[in-house]
Amino acid sequence: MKNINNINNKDINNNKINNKIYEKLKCRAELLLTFLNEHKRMPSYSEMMPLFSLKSKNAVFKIVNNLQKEGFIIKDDKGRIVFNSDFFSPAFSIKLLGRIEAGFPSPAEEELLDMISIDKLLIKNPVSSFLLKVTGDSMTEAGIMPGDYVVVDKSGTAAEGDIVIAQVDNAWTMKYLAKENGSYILLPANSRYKAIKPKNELVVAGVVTGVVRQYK
Amino acid sequence: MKNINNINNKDINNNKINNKIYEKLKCRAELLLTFLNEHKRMPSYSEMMPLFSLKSKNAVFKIVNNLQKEGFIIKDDKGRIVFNSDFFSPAFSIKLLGRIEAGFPSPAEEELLDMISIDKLLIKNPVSSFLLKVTGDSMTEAGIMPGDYVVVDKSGTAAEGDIVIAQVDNAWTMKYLAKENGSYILLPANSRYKAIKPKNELVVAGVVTGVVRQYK
DNA sequence: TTATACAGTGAACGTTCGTTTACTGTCAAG
DNA sequence: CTTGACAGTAAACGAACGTTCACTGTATAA
Repeated sequence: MKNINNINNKDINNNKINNKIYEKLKCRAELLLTFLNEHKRMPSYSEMMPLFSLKSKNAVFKIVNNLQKEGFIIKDDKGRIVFNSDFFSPAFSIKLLGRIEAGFPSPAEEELLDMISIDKLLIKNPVSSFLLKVTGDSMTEAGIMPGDYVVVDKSGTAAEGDIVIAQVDNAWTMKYLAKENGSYILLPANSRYKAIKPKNELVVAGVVTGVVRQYK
Repeated sequence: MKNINNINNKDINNNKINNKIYEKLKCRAELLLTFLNEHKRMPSYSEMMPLFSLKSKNAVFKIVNNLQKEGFIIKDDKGRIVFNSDFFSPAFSIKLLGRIEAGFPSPAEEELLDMISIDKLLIKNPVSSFLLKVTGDSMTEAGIMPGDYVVVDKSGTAAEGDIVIAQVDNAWTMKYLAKENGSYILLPANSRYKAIKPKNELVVAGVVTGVVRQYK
C-alpha cells in the first residue's frame, strides 16, 4: 500500500500513461468482442493479427497477456482465451447506459465496461431455468402481460411475496405466493380476480426470476 | 421428391431408424451445449471424446459431421464448429417450454430444439441496441415498471403506437408515439399523467424493442 | 449364410495453434 | 548521450488440432 502523502510526480505520470495503455487495450478488447459477435467464437492469434493491424503473432501474444492482466479476458486450462464473464457476455453484449430521466447519453459516454448480457442478467442458474410464455391477464398489475415470457427457476425455494408457478387443484397457474392464517395462498395481481386458497396441497414448481417482453 | 404413394415398408423402417439416430445426435448436441455453457467455448475433438464416452477421435469426427448434416452445428471457414444459431444461442440457452395454462410440461417433454437465447430473442440489431434502466411510473399500464430495463434500438424508424425514447422540450422521456391532428404527440401509459404535445420539435432517439425485468 | 451399412478403434498425416527466443525501432527519463 | 522500457517484427518450436486411412465388431437386409 502506498501512503497518499508519498505520491509524487512519477506516480501521476505513470497513472496517465497507464490510462493511455488501458484505453488502447480496451479498444482492442472491443475488436475481439466484435469478432466474437460476428463469428460466435474467439479468434485465434493468427486471426487477431489483421484484427489488430499487426504483422507478428508475438505482438498479439503480448497484447493478449496484457488483456488478461487487466482482467478483460481469461485463459483456461487449455490456453484458450475466453472473455471474462464478469465484464462481458460470451454472446450478444449490449450497452447498458444510464437512466432515461438522467438524459440521453452521448456516444462518447458509452462505456465498454458497462456491456452486459441480458441472458446473464436474468439467468442465474441456466440448468434449472426455463422460459414460459404467459397467457391470461391475472398478473397484469405486476407488469406481466399476456404474451410475455417469464424466466422460471425450478431449483429455488419460494418465499412469501415471490411470483411462483404453482399447481393447485390440478391446474397450473402463476400468482403471488402469500400466507393467510398460516397456510399458503395464491394472490393474482389483477383486481378482477380473487385469491386462490388451495383445497388440497399446493405444489410450487418454480419461482419467477425474470420477465421478458418483446415488441415487434 | 418422393411420391407419397411410393412410400414402402423400407422407407417407414428407415424413418424409424433415422428418428433413433436423430435422437442420439440430439442427445450429443445437448452434451456440447452443456460444455459450451460451462466453458464459454466449444470443445475440441479431443475434449469431445470423454464427453461422448468415446475412445477414438475419428468417432467424434463422424458424429460432428452428422451433427452438421442435421443442422445442429456449422463448421466455419477455418473448420471450427459453432452451434447453428437458428437453433441455439452461442451463450446461455434456456429451455422454452409451453404456456402456463397448458399445464406444466414433464421433463420428458423438454425439447432441445426449443432452446433459445433471451439475447437473441430481444436483440435483433446488437450494434445499434442498448439497455436503459427505467425510472418513473408513466408507463406502468403498459407493463413497464420502475426498475425495469428496456432494450432500445436507435436504428429503427418509429411508427405510431411504438414505445419510443424521445427528447421533447429538452427533456428525455419514454412514451407511446401517437398522432393528433397530423402532428406527433407522446402518450403515457398511466392515467395519472397527461399527453405530451411538444412545443418545439420532437426528437426520437430510439424505439423500445423489448422489456426486461429481474426479480431478486 | 452372405452382403451391406455403420458405429467405433487406432495410428498416422499435414496444418495450425499458442509460445518462446532473438532482434529492431522508438520514445521518455536520467 | 546513454539507458531502460516497451511495441512490434521475424523465425522457430513442440503440442494440439482437424482430418484421413485401414481395420474391427455388430446389426440389419436380402
